[in-house]
Amino acid sequence: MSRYDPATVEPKWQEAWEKAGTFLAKRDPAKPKYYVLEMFPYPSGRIHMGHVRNYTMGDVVARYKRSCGFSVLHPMGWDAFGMPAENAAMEKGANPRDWTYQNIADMKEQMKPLGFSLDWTREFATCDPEYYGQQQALFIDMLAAGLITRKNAVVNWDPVDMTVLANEQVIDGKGWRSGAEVERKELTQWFFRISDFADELLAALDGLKDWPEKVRLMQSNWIGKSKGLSFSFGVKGAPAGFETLPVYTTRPDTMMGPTFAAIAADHPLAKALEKDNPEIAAFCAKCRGMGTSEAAIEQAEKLGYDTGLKVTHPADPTLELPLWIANFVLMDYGTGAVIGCPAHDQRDLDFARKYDLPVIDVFKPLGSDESVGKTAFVPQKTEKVRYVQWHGAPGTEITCQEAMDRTLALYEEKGWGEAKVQFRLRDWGLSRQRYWGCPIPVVHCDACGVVPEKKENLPIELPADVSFDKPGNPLDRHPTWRDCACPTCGRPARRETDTMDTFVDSSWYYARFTAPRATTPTVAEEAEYWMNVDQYIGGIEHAILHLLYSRFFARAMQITGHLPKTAIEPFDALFTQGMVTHEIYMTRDERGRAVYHLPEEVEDGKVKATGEAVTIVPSAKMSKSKKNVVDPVNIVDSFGADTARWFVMSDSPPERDVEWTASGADAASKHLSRVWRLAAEVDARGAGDASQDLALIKTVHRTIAEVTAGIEGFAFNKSVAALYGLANAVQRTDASAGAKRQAMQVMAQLMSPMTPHLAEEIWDMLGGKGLVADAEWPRADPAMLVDDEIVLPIQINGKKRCEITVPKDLPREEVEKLALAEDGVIRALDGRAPKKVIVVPGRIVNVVI
RNA sequence: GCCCGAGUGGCGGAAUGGUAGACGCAGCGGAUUCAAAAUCCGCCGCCGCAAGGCAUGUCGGUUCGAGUCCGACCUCGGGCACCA
Repeated sequence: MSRYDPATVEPKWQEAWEKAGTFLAKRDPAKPKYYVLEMFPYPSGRIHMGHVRNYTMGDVVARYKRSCGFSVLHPMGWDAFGMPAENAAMEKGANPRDWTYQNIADMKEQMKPLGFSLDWTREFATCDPEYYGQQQALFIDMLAAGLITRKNAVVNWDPVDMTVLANEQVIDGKGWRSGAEVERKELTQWFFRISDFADELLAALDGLKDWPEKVRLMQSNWIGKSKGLSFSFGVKGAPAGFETLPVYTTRPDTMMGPTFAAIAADHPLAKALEKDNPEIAAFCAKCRGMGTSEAAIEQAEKLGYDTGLKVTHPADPTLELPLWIANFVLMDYGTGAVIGCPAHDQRDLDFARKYDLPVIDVFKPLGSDESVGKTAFVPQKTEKVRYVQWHGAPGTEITCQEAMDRTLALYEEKGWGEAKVQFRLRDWGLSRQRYWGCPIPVVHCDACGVVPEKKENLPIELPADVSFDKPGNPLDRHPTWRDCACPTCGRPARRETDTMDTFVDSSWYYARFTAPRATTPTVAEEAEYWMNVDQYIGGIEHAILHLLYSRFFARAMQITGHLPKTAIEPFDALFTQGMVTHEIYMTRDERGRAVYHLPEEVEDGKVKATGEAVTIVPSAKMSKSKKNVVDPVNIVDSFGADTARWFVMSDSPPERDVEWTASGADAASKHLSRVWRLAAEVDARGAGDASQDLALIKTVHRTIAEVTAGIEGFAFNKSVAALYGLANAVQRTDASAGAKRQAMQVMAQLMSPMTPHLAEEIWDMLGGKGLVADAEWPRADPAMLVDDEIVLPIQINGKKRCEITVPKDLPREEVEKLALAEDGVIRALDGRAPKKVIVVPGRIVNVVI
């Protein structure tokens, strides 16, 4: 072979690993373990560059840790339940099960050639009955442990299709298929009682030292612990049972500034009022025709309806406020009722201005008497302000926090209300009115009520014979599937037809990988050995829901005896990687509509087939609709897996988005060929001058240090840069063949996590023993990392003007003397004495003039 | 709307508060070649003949020194509980 040929080399080494069982995870008490996990994919049918990037990162870590002597678990599976399978069934008549398993087979075939060090023997899909049956067992245990409850919740209801819609299926308040105005509908649903764990999930975030700060912050804000005032308005002329209106506010200091009260359209009082008031009923209906997503509700135009009722202030019953129904009040948070203090809340202010409600300043900035105009005055709670309208003496200058504390104390003392800790986090509704999910293992019996299924009857399998010709849940209209015997009394009963949210599936798969074939959800000794996940890698889009649910589940599994106490935080370290993006190529058709073109259809800014010039839209997340996708299969076919892997590890820091460019892929491929050539010609090139060996060896050690630091610190792009540097050094050196051979062997090892096939090939070529995958990771000799002389930059007033080369330990005074003797410094001083000379040893000299 | 990020040459990016632009791409010049491909060597932020000046989204601040720290803003991206 005279040049590097990935098409023959890559399959050869994949077979060698397979044959040797190199990547099978083995429980080995003699070794420390390392569990690296990438978020498992949804089986859409095609892998994309985002997957390649995600799994290559995990693979780099897995292979590196293996070389460092760890017993590594690096598994892969499929997040296989979900709506796309049902959509495919509706659109193409496919069976969700067949569609999903075919996609899994296709994606696996696309992934295999990438050479990931995965233990495929542990593979499973969440739609395997063996998996979801164990999930049902977990559900039954959690129900028994009081971790699950049943209550009402609102869903998006499509009145034409007679079906529940996901938020993404509601577009501008209309159903995506029917186009009908969506309604909010109340259903009885199952809930995980995650809000019972709110404080615990919040407090434990502090212990997650190896999670990104931003993720911990996002979760903390999501849980949303607040301390505020809980009180009740009196309601004059209210329907029976609504004489008082409970309210929660996080701003007790503004209790003397409200000018209205407002309740949600779903509030029980609103429902009571609409019964005999058609106008209120019409207004509430309008509010409910908006979908359930918080974003939609908060961005909608603020609308209100004055009920005509008055509420009375707890501290002064003579103080009356109008009671409104408003579309921006959320029933899910607090009590579904708010006080409106327009001066100090922008949303309340917008509402007050729109409906001509008064605005009362509660406090003003220090040294200003200006009243609130268009912008609400909302200072930091730690900022001092002057209170003009509150319970204390007018003109008091204190921080908002202090005023809140004092007001709270006053209300508690007088019995007007009480301090209350409130969380934003709600219970996790898990019921879905869909087919393609894990059936909830409960039975409805006329005699016994709602009872859990017996464990020996698990798994409760989904029926295969279902039709999607009608909207709605096929389980509901299946002729026989619902029929069953009551597990308690044995009489005929009906199965629950709701299935579980797919977030349940992904909330414990990490634990299942430790014993994927077990007939219980987990096996103690396996979980003890492998848990926790040492390094979890995935997209930032999962920062809140998936990760929070997984944290809850690990706790629930510990309580129900399925995980050890040590595993209640399942992910020791988390890394969130960026997306892979690409330019978008667009032309317009005769009617001016955008037409998108795949990258391979475009050359030199023109559509290959027609020669038409394309408009280049800046990089965006790869998406099918914009056609800015690069298929990893094509890249592997034309360049090999190592090129794709090398590319996605190069240039961009892993947490940031990376833009795929054709020239970048070319460059990656060229570099790998160059490395191969350097290895092949190691004895033939250069002058063979042994006096140059030390310089090369020093470079080798510096590279070991940099590559290692890069991998450890999730800065693979810096590892790649260091490896380019080593290749340049080997290429240019005139050192002896022996030194170069040694350098190239180290190169093979350092490259092996990223480009494992090429690494095996050159390791073999240079006479390395066994597989490079089994070789011990090289160590940098600290003595080789220091230089005797250093270059010190000299600044004049903070700007670099010249530099001096000095021995590394030269004393400060000597450095200063040398610096002041430099031509550039003398010129700048122009005979004057410097005001100050700052010498930072080993770093810099700054002469201040 | 709310929460969280990110903005540095033509491009991707590097830089414990201490030489801004490592490394790579593109470009330019050269070597090799009958020619090309491939490969190798060199140059490469902007303005300026130069001295020098200007440059890390914008504006302000702290510091001997700011891409880095602080404040305000702009733009783009992620999440908002039934997409996964």
